[in-house]
Amino acid sequence: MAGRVLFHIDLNSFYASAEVLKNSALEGLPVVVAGLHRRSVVSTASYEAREFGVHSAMPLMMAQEKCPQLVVVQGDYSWYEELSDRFFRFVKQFSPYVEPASIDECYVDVTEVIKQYKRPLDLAWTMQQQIYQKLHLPCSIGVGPNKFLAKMASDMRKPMGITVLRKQEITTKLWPLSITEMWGIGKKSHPLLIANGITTIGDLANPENESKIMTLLGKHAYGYIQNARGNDTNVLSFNTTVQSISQSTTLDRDIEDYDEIKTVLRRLAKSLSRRAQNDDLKGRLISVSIRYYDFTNAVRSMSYQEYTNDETVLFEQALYLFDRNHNGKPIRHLGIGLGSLFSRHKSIDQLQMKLDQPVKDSVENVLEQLNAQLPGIHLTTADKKLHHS
DNA sequence: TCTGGGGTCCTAGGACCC
DNA sequence: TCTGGGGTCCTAGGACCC
Repeated sequence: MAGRVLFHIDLNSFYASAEVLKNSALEGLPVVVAGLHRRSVVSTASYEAREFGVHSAMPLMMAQEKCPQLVVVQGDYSWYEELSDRFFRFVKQFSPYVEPASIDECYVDVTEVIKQYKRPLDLAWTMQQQIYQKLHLPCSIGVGPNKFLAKMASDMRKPMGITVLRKQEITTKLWPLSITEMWGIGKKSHPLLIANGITTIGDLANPENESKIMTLLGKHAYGYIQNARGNDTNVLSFNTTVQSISQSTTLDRDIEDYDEIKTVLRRLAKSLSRRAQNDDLKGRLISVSIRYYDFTNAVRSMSYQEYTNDETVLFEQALYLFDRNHNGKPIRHLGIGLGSLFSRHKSIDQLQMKLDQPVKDSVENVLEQLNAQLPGIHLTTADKKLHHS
């Protein structure tokens, strides 16, 4: 297959940028988005706040210690979602091949569209400028021949950076980086690798270390090693079907009282149910998550007879799971989840497809199977999308 | 200073069926 | 009398990401 050109576009300190956009008085100030109680952590810090050593996941108390004039704003998630939608819609004007990777980042296959530009970077430059001018959001763009390199590239210059990472450049630009910079290797694996002499991404790519790494990381290792060598073969995924939703909360103080616990679970069931109903989702895997005062966790789940998003069902099943599993220790955090989701809209589409176009449907099934068997190649019919009636 | 909330994907064992 | 192999579903747990 001919070389591809992928962009990874990452909105810089997105929640903080979104708050500044909503309230220009915040411009230039050290701002964080966080919850407002004593156990909150920083969700996003503006670059001004980062100057003080404040960063995401830092306990709010600590952030305020580091930066006494810190401006703390509570998250406005429906506003962020609206901006995020605008962002993805805007990017799709340039190329239809967009994989949203989270609320504030996406991969874009620009292999075709980039041919229209004299210099390859002109497209990245144009997109970045327009996202800033029209949406008022700063972003960094990474350019690479695959998802991993594009992603690593976008991290290299922030904010408002554009970075190209070609495969022949990995020895100088990627391999010197610490293993802690490597996407996909998290804080559990860092100490393990470092203790065994794997400290840079280059060490990860080195064939001499291959068997050692496989022993340390198990089955996942092969993918990381290939990524470190610049050989990521993952294709963009355009399936955005949501897999699960959940609602959880950390209590202001640890609780033991059963009535209090029930009150919290009822509240969680209520908001989870409302969200599911708004998004037209039902699920049959109901789970409860419990975090105790000592940070030990338990997540317990069970499949329900039918697809549901009913508040009472969610509450009663969660309480049942809680009763069966609670070990009596004080509780710090409670959550309810809903998985094995089913969306009526989506199912109507699929049913319509079967009724209208039995031949086309079977072709799609075959394509789906082939796509599953042939990583690196994506087959598709000309027009998959059908209209609602 | 004391550790959020929302997700994804993977593994693995056991039950059950053929 | 002892025991196969494949497939699916369920549940628990864990790593990781933003």
